Amino acid sequence: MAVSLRDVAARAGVSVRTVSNVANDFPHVAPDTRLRVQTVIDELGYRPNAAARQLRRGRTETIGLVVPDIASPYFAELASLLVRLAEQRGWTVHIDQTDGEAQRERRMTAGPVGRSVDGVIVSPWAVPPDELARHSVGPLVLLGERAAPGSLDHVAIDNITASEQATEHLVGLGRRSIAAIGAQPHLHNGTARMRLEGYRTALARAGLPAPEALVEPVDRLHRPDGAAAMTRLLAGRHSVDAVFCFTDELALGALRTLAEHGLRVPEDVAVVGFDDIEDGRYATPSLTTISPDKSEVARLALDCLVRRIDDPGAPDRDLVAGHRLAVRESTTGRVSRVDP
Amino acid sequence: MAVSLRDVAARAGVSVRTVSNVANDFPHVAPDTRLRVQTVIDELGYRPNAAARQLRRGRTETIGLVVPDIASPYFAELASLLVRLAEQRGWTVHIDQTDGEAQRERRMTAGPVGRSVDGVIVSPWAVPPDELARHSVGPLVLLGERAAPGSLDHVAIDNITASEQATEHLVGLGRRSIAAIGAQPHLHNGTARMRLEGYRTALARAGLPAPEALVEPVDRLHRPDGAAAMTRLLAGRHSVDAVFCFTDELALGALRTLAEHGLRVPEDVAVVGFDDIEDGRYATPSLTTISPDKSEVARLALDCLVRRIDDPGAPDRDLVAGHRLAVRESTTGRVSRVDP
DNA sequence: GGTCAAGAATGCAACGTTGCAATCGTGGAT
DNA sequence: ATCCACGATTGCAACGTTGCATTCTTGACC
Repeated sequence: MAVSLRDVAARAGVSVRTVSNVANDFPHVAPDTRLRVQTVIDELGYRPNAAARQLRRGRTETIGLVVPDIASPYFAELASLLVRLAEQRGWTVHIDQTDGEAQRERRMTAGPVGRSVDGVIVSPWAVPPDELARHSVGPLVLLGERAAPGSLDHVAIDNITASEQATEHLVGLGRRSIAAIGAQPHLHNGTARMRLEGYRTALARAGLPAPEALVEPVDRLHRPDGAAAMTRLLAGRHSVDAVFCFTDELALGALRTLAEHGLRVPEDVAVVGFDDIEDGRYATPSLTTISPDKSEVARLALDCLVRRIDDPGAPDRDLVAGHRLAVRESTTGRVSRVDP
Repeated sequence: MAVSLRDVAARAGVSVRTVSNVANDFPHVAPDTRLRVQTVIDELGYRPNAAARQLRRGRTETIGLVVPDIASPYFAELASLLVRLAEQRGWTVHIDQTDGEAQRERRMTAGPVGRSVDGVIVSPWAVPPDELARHSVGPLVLLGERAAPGSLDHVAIDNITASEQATEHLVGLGRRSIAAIGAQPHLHNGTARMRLEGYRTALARAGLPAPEALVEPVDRLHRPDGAAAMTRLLAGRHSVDAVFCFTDELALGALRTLAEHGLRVPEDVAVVGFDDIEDGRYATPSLTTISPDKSEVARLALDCLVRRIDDPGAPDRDLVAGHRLAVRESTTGRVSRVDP
């Protein structure tokens, strides 16, 4: 079966403890002993048993990432960055998806899952953050959604300002009838609410009308939802010359619908997205979007979680990652090389 | 700290073993005892310690999925399906990415990683499958790449036939100068080799020339590589009226380059991809592609791995998942509703 | 009434590791 | 020569759980 410390110890003629000392780079081991033991370790292919180590140390060196859907490019990109970053620091990431189901979201965040992770980074969807905060027992970092102050750590970009900028960009292009796709009035989605708020603020500031009919709600935030919402907008009474979509996926769906209707982007309708996923950069036309600094989000979330694991009593933090408006063809039209 | 069986036992006035019996639905427990213990379990919020259970049982109920890059849509979609499927059967999936680095690929597949997983599904990239087979100690299922017979389980679609179909589709449209993007002569990439073989076979069968200059090698399989390869093709001496890309990402990159050059798809150049990622369905023009049955791939891989975990000595299996050619606008041009 | 079977509950030991403390040996300081 | 300090090595116990075997209880059956 599997090789244990005992097997190595027997073969090397030392105690189990000494093998452990070698395996863990404990300083007080004589050079020749270390060499001999290490040789046997390599020979037998010893690998520490994670379960035993974890049981003894009370640490798993693993964190969980709980997202609605891994296949969604934004989360996939974020997960990729996080995994890379965590690995550099000796941590492992356990990715879980909830498919947007409240039950699973609760289960995966209610304390370190079966204590097989030391902490969890979660992007909530179905369960209001405050509820997660109430039931959480272990270190938990919220992405996007914020909970009541004093409860959980939180990392996000400034959604309101970003959305204002996106909308102002459209206003600046001379668009007068600017729709929004991605509201979620039926869900407690704070992110959608903030993006809507930024959109409304910018319109108000520009003195533009903001009829309810120009705000399209969606159930989920994926391409089909964006396509359907755009179809509804085009069928509506208001003519639309610009759309601000709350995610790039929604925007890509909208682009598709516009193309199917023979409308030109940006000449007839300008489109702005949110997230800066790679698909948007390679779409035709390429997608103008709010580009959150995903590396920073991942870095801050990891920092935050690790710090909290080390010091569970620390005051909660509310961190803001940067973002910028990436202007591309879907608003300015100039066909150019892919923006890196 | 965390609640253990002992805590529950003390509070419920029973032995530790009995609490364990309740927690594990052991049949011979009196109804009233069960109720009482269960109440305390809920009260205290007891959750079994995964490490201890795993140490004792020798099973983690977790499988690993090792891929080059989670952010790559094909792998993200596959991972999503696999996680969902595994959860239905009570398994957890641990996703790891290698970033295409041989060292990490080896480490993550050399036996159950730190024995923290019971088996691994791997999509090899940098390390030849035969090498993985030689060094593996635990259950391992290969995706895509095949190892020498008699060594490892393997799940893939029929890459050669699929590539023939893709190429034949282009031939059937009357295209005469059909390029290929995605060869990887410098890597031991069996999948690329098979796709190239299918492409060549189809061309030969159609009596079309297949000059070397029409086969573009790439380092990786992502959008930028496809865009760069397409740029090289357009700069070459041969005129091209069709391109078969070995992944959808490459194809999306190629589409982008074609658009930048003002070339119409499919009128000037028809494009076929491979993988059927969601981006391709929503691209404009939507992407004709080989659509592997990803659900089946995930299901077969999981079946295969679980069976091997239960019976490590079973003969190795070589399973083939289905695929179909999804014809869309990038070859036929008709703008239509998104194909679900 | 006595025997037996099966249900219900329990104790002990072990999974492989590491924290702690103890032990042994050696060389330098006194 | 004696003592001390520190390096090197070790044994013991415990982390929380479950397999196995055992004990105790109850009810059925002859």
